[in-house]
Amino acid sequence: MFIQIEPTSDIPIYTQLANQIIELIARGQLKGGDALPSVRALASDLSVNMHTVNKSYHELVHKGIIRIVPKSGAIINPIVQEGITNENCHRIIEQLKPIIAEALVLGMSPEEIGQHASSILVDLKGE
Amino acid sequence: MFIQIEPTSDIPIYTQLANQIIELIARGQLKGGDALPSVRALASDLSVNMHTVNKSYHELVHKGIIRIVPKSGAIINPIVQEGITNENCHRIIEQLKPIIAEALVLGMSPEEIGQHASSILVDLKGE
DNA sequence: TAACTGTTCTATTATTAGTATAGCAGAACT
DNA sequence: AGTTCTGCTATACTAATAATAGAACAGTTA
Repeated sequence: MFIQIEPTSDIPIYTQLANQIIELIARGQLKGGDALPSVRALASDLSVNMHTVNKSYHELVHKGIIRIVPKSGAIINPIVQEGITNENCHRIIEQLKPIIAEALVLGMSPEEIGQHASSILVDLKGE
Repeated sequence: MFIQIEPTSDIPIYTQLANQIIELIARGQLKGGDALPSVRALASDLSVNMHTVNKSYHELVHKGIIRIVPKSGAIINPIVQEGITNENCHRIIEQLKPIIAEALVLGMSPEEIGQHASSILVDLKGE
């Protein structure tokens, strides 16, 4: 688990953690069916409170990325082959829109935006 | 100023406001050199506190999108032709990465991601 | 049985979000 | 000149969130 938390960041710790777990899954370094470390183990590993890790896990549950089996552990859901839910798709677009608008206003061209998005995809999936 | 605030949203009001102003600029409905309404006028218009609007404006200043002339008003900076700053570019990418990773994990294909990004660009710029 | 698991409860501290009121000094307009 | 409007500042308050902390419960697993 190659996770690094920056306590001084303006991004909450539980968000940093959730994002990095999502990245690891996108990269294929964590796969569907894999178990995440226990909240206590990961909290100790990251020198962070148990409740903070717990909050990250539940955010991932809320996004539909993992499932938690009480008294047992957290398990990564397989990446759905049926494609993305309409609801999730809409949520992604709503998150994307303000960032793209900001990029345009700051002088980034549409071509550059597409190019950077591709770079990120290559970085994550190797495509 | 076609701005609509949802007080019950989990997104802070000052963020909603800043994002919508950015969108208006990206759409060309607000142009460089245009003056934004005074903090009091907009606050009254939106039934929101003056300080909340003030915070939005200062966030836009921090992003380099508007400039505030004390005792006078807030003016939109012209969209820079020289292209985006390296610093701003890096910030945009860091915001983009976790969203794209989440989209992948939720089953959105790279092609779909590019397609949706294009749709947003068309919606904003008409390209 | 014993260690480990997620869950729940209570509590505290610090920060942020939002509202509210008031006053200041410069700019703009009449 | 004087009034109004402007952004700015200061203070105060409520509510919510972020993060930590310790403890206990009950089911799982070795």
